[in-house]
Amino acid sequence: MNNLQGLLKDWRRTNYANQCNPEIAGSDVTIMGWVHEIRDFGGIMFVIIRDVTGRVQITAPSKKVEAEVLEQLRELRKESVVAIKGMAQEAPKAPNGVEILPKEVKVLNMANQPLPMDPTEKVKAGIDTRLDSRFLDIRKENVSAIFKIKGQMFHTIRDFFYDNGFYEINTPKLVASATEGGTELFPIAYFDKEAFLGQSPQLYKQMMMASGMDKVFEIAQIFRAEEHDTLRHLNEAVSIDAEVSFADDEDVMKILNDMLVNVINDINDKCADELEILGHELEIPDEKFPHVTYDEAVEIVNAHGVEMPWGEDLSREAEKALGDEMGGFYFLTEWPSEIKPFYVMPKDGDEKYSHAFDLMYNNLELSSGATRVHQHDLLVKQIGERGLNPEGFGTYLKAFEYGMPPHAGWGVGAERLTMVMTGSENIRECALFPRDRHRLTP
RNA sequence: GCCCUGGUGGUGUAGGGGCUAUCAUGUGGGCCUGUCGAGCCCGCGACUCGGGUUCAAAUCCCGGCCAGGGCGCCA
Repeated sequence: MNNLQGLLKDWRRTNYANQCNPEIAGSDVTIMGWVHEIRDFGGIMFVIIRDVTGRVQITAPSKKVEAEVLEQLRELRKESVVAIKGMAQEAPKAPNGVEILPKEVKVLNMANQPLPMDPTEKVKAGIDTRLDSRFLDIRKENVSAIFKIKGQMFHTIRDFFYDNGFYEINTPKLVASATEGGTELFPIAYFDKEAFLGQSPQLYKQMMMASGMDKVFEIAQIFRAEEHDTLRHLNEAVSIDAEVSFADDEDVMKILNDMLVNVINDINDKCADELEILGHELEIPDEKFPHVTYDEAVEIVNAHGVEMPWGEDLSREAEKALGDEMGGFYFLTEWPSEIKPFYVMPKDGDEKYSHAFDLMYNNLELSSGATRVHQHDLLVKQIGERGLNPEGFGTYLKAFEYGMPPHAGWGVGAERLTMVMTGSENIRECALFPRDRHRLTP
């Protein structure tokens, strides 16, 4: 019965590939992983087994290995899953100075041929082919390295939030209406009602400020139905959101700044191997990122010969000019109120400007945040000024009627941050199964 | 959504009105006892789809679909 072949039974892995070194010479080991390469010389055969930690060489000289084992090795196909029991022996000629002399081979699952792409990258596949066979693509160490780093990033961020007294929350992604205006939402059927996929936890995390849970954060998916087609946009992304009561924009910029310094230090410490695989050096930034006001940014952009009228968002060209001048991480502050959303607090006495900020890395926008409006009537006024109907914001506005503290917060695009941490130029590299304008599978 | 470029074996490519359609990798088989992008020999495998022009289209034209790059959009 074919279906019952390849059972693990009492076999268990004793050593990962990176636990195979000359120190284990002489001991029996059980290796489990994928067949990376097979080099058959007739009289001697090399099979390279790969697992999540790296590779280990199985060496099978015909005179030292049983005929049955040799036969099993000959029948292997690349990328098949195997378990091999054997003895480790020191071998200066072998990678890592150790090789496994096989005694028993168990084929756990044979891979079909030909493969839809080549995980050894002798012939590099295009991104589209790679994403179509993403599970195979991720078998490459330079791809899994990105997700190991992304995982460490989330780990550090969660540690940072918990260490600083934040509560982790989950807000709904099924929402009733397109109340925020602006960005396009994905409509879905919700029984007999129309609903949408959430574009941002913004309104919910603000409502949490009225709950008394002073500091909250959420790491969750957001959905945006824009038909953009660039190297830095996804239609489904992960947003790292924070909101803090009794705080203003300066306070939350400091939190974001400190958090990112922690992230960079941790990745440098704990993901040194992955960074090396990627050939990426993560520069440790200054403790305090530079701040540039919007007015200064306009001057810089204009000085670079890129026309930019005051009161407009930065064009791509303007972002590039500013990125060239600033470099690295920097905050862009004091944005004009009119191009920021209704929940952004205007400056006291100079309402043309706001307490909104963006965090940039070179020319890439990583985050935006602000001191929020916590006064009900001002919020209603600003909603109206932007051509929106306050009646559509009933459940949100209600939270501002019975004791809403002053608060501030921000959201960071996790895949964009991963681009910075890994040196990736295409945001699709930083999502396991990216969703873009044209891709809904796998 | 707009502009530009492209779509050729499983993968990555060369070619560009009539070719037996190039090369690499792969894959199937054979030889080979120290490979680590192993080597050598033999075989296999492809012109994005629809329409048009033409004696003849993978090649030229139109449209669709898809991709790459750039931009717009991105509260």
